[in-house]
Amino acid sequence: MHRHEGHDACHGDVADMLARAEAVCRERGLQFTPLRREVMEAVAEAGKAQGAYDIAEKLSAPGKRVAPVSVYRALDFLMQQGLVHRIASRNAFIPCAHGHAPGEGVVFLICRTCGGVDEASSEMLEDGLDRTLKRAGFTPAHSILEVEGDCGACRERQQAG
Amino acid sequence: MHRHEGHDACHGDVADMLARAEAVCRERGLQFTPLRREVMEAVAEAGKAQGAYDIAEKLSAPGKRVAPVSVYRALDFLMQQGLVHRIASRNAFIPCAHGHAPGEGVVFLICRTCGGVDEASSEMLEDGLDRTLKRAGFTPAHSILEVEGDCGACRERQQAG
DNA sequence: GGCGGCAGTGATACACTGTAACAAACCCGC
DNA sequence: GCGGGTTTGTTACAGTGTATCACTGCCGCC
Ligand SMILES: [Zn+2]
Ligand SMILES: [Zn+2]
Ligand SMILES: [Zn+2]
Ligand SMILES: [Zn+2]
Repeated sequence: MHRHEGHDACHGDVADMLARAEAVCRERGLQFTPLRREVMEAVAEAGKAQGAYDIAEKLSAPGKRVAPVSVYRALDFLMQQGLVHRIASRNAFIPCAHGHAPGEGVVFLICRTCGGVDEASSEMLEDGLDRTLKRAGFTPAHSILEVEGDCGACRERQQAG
Repeated sequence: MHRHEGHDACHGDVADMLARAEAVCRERGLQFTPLRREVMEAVAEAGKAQGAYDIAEKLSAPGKRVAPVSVYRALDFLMQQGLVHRIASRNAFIPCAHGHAPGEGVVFLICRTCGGVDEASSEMLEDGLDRTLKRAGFTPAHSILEVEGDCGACRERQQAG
C-alpha cells in the first residue's frame, strides 16, 4: 500500500509500528533501546524512504548530535529483525509495513513522483521467480526486487491536472 | 548463463562482445572511442562484476592514468546503449551477454561464491510481475531484479568438496 | 562492595561510490 | 582555418558506508 502524506493508517501508523518493534524485541530477548526507538520512529514517520544521513540529521539537535554511524548500527539491527528494509536503488530505508517472513519475496514499488514506497507480495510473482531460478540451476539466498514508476494516486493526479 | 573462470564462450567471448558493441555504435551513428572500447573490454574480460574504480585501476598504467570519472562516463554511455548493466546490489558492472531489448524484464543471478553474474529472462516471471503491479495500481518505468545465491557450478563444487 | 565480561554508544578517521564544473583536445562539416 | 558539438582530462567535492578504539551501563559473580 502506498503511503500518502498525512495518511499512514493503511498498514498501521507510527505508534503501531513502534509497538510492533518493541514487541518483536521483547519476545526475542533483544534490547529496544532509546536510539533504536528514535531511528525506528524517524523511519516510520517519514512518508518516503529516508537516507541514513537524513535520519542522523533529523535526530540531532543543538547539543545532542547523533552520528551517522550510530544510525547505521541501529538500522542494521532493525533490518536484521525485519522491522525496516533497505531500498538499494535509493540508498534509503523504509519501515516494514507488513511483518512478513524474512526472505519472503517482496517487491518494492517506488513512486518517482511522490517518493512513497510500497511493499507488494504475490504468490504468482514468487512462483515465476522460483521457476526461473530453478531452470537456471541457481539456488537463491536473498533477492532484491524494486520497481520504479508512478503510484496510482500520483498517476490520477497527473491525469486530472 | 553463468560465467566460469576461463570459460566465457557460453554467450560469446570478449571479442564477440567488442564486435557487437562496435556494430551497435556504428549503426546508431555513435562513437566507439578507444576509452569506451577499453572499458567495454575490461568489463567483458572479468569473470565477475567490476567496480568503476577497479576498471580505472585496471586501465591505468605507469604514465597513463585513467580517472574514475572517465570510466563512469564510458559506463554511462555503454549502459545507455544496453551494452553493460549495473548491478545495484554490488555497485558494479557487467557486460550484457544477451543483447535484449532495453527495459525488458531481466533478473540478475549473482553467485555469492564465485562472484559471477548471469542474466535470466522469463515470460512467466514478467507476467507475474506485471499482474502484481497492475493489482497494486502501479505503473512501472524501470525495475531492478537481482537475486544473490549460489550458481549451479559452485553448488556442485561444494557438494563434491 | 569490587570486578570482569558483554552489548550498546560516541567519536574520529577513513574507504568507497558517484557527480559537478571547467578546461583542453578532438572531430567534422563549412 | 573556423565554429560548434562531442569526448576526455583534471580537480574538487558530495554522498554512502565501515573500521577502530574508547567509554558507558548493565548484569552476574567472587
Ligand atoms: Zn516488509
Ligand atoms: Zn506517488
Ligand atoms: Zn543484458
Ligand atoms: Zn558461482
